[in-house]
Amino acid sequence: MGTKRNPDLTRARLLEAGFEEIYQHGFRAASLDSILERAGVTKGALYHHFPNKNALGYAIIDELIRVWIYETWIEPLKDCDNPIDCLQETIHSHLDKVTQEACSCGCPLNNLNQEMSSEDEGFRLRISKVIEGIQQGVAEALRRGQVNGTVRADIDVERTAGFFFAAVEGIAGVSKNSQSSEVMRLNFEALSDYLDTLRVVRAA
Amino acid sequence: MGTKRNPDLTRARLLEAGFEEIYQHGFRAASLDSILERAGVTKGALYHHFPNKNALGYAIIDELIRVWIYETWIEPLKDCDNPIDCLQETIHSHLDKVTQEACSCGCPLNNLNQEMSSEDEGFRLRISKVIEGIQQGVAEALRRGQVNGTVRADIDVERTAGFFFAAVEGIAGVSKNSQSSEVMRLNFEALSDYLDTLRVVRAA
Amino acid sequence: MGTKRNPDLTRARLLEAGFEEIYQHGFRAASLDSILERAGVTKGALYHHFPNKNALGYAIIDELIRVWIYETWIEPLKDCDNPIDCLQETIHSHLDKVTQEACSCGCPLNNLNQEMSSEDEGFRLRISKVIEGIQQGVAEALRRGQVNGTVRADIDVERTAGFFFAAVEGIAGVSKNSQSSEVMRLNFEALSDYLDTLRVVRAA
Amino acid sequence: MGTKRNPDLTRARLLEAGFEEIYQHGFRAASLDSILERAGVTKGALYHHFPNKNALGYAIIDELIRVWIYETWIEPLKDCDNPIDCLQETIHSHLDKVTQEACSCGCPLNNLNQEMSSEDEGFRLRISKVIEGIQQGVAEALRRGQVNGTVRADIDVERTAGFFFAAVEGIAGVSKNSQSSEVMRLNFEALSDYLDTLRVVRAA
DNA sequence: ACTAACGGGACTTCCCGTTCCT
DNA sequence: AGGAACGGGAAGTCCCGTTAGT
Repeated sequence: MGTKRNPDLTRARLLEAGFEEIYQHGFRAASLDSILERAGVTKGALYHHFPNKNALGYAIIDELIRVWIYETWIEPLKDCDNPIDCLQETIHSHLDKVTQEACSCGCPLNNLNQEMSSEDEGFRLRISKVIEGIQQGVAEALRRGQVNGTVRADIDVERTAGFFFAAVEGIAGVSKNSQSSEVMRLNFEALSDYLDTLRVVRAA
Repeated sequence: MGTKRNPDLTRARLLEAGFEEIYQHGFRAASLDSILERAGVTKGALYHHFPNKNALGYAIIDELIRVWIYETWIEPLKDCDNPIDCLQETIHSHLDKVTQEACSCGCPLNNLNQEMSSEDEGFRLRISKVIEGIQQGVAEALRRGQVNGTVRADIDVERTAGFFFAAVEGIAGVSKNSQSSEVMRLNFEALSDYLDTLRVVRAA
Repeated sequence: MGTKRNPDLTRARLLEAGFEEIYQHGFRAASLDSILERAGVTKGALYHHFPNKNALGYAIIDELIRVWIYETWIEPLKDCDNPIDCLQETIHSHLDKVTQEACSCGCPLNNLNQEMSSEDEGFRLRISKVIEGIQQGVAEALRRGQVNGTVRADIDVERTAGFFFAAVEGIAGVSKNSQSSEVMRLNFEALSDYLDTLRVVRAA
Repeated sequence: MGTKRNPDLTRARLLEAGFEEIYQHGFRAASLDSILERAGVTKGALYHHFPNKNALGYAIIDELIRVWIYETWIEPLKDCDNPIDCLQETIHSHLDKVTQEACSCGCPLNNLNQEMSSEDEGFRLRISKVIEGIQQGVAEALRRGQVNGTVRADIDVERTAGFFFAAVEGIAGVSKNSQSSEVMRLNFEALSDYLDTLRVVRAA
């Protein structure tokens, strides 16, 4: 019996199973019954923890996707002197870890954004918060780079951070279409080139 | 009679109504009944022109979205000497024309790509063709720019064209989330800045 | 152009194509569009020759199935002295000709009878006429056999003919289920044994 | 409360209502909505107990038709000395109980067999099992009759049992067409005559 | 005689959410 | 806290039949 009546575990399994199903098929095409089967629980359990399907999606954004994205893109920037080096390293590290599924299914955040932002305000605002967080994290790092002289002083760090994230999401989109990690790599190389243009050019 | 028994018009209305509904709600959430109501035709007419919902979506990509995207991004590049000037003009012209709906609903191609590419091969391949067409058009213009000395010779035009398009789609995505044309403008300015880095630098 | 505008041929092709489709899938599951495709004509042609789907079915019974059944079971009885020998020969000849399809799909008349008799009076009456015709043909032959001393005088020929036909249809049904011509053969052997019991027993 | 939340009853009502609807109109023409109305349950309840329409049909064969047929034709044979007397009694008892509906709608098993055997393997196999069960039951009784001297020793009991059942189904078919219990009676008399030929003939 | 556009309905599937019960 | 029965609706498919036109 041991594992019975473990609400925290049940909730975690629902989030995980929900994430997988939604990541693979989109939110609306995700079937609650499939999620329940993956999680190994029944409908009563789900509706005990979440009032409806949307709330499950909200929690997945707040508790899984948000965390994963921050760990991937923001954490590495926390204590670095040269943010451009750091972002380029993050890109390459991301490329190394990327799986076939990650390529074919795109970015979980981007998927939900495209599908739900214009239909449900709850999704839109939660996704918005995640995006803002990333942009602020990148902007802050760039600002520190301006102070320590590794980033050009004449750029608008907010605008640049926003564009950087937009490009990342755009790359995820075209890679999803091509289903090829090679396409993803080429695009990230180009993004890396773009980052180089933000460096301070030393006199010869 | 006038409007009676006009198969081309019927088909065109189905495509147009289908585009609107799909653009606003996504492909799967788009209701055939709503499309029929918008188009003012009946289910029999739809079934006569298209075997199923997917086929309608395919035709919308091939006959509406593809054409619109080409007219927007490729046609202006056809006869221009300086592709970078030209792309920047296209961006600003696009910004001028953009409506609130266009901002909130994102890019029709990007929406379908995110929603359907990993679920249906028919969608994926059609979208892929459109993407390739755009990339080739931009790449060709950049190559001409390299020949006439307006574009840096050291860039990989294919990779750059691909990244350019990825960034455009990424911008459409974040703008959709923010529902603000101001965000879109800022991002396109940043993209414009990126394009500037591709110019040949003249000696002072 | 040669074959254009040949109403008789068009009608014949519709009957033939309709028969095939209905034989394989049943009347209600038979799709008019499939029939039209098989026949190589369009819906307008069909509705020019027949007022509706039922009428096509009626014509198939009257003009195809009836004829085929008479040729198979009644014609051979026309000029024979010993009806029992003759029926047994017919059975064996039928067994020799039977195809895999004929085994799996059953008897066309029996199929339509089971499916449509209780739902549509038009079908019921037409099928009834065919059945009566067969029973009368067999009964008449048996009567002749009674006259010429090859058939027992104490049997009710009408009842016997009816039972004979019922058994034939029953055999078609169980063979359809087993999809095996071996099952059909065994049952027809048993029917043949039954026929033997109708013979006049000669004194030793 | 009484009738609330009684899954077994709900399931039983679905089976019963499904049987009636399918018996009267055939499987494909049977409307789920009509079945639900007859049963007094909702679509959700049906979908909970059966994954689809076919599964409902399968359960009706396994749990209703099979049982009914066994009770009618096999149970009476269980403990009888003279199987031929017994089968003839069963026939007459069946004739006494037969209703107008039973005459017009034919045999439920035969109906499903004709309609579905060649289209769906699930139906074919389930029907096949029922048929085999009956044939084995009859064959076993005949064998016992051979042992105790009430049945001719020279007949093939398997073949005879198979033919007997085929004839019963054939009779159901022609009776369905005639919609007359008189036709059914005549045919069963003829079948009864056939059974008489299987008896051991006593010396005068 | 025949084509093709079109009308409009009915069906199964499937789904999200609720409620009774343990 | 969770399991299972159940409510009720909406969607896409597909189909038969009609009609304008040639």
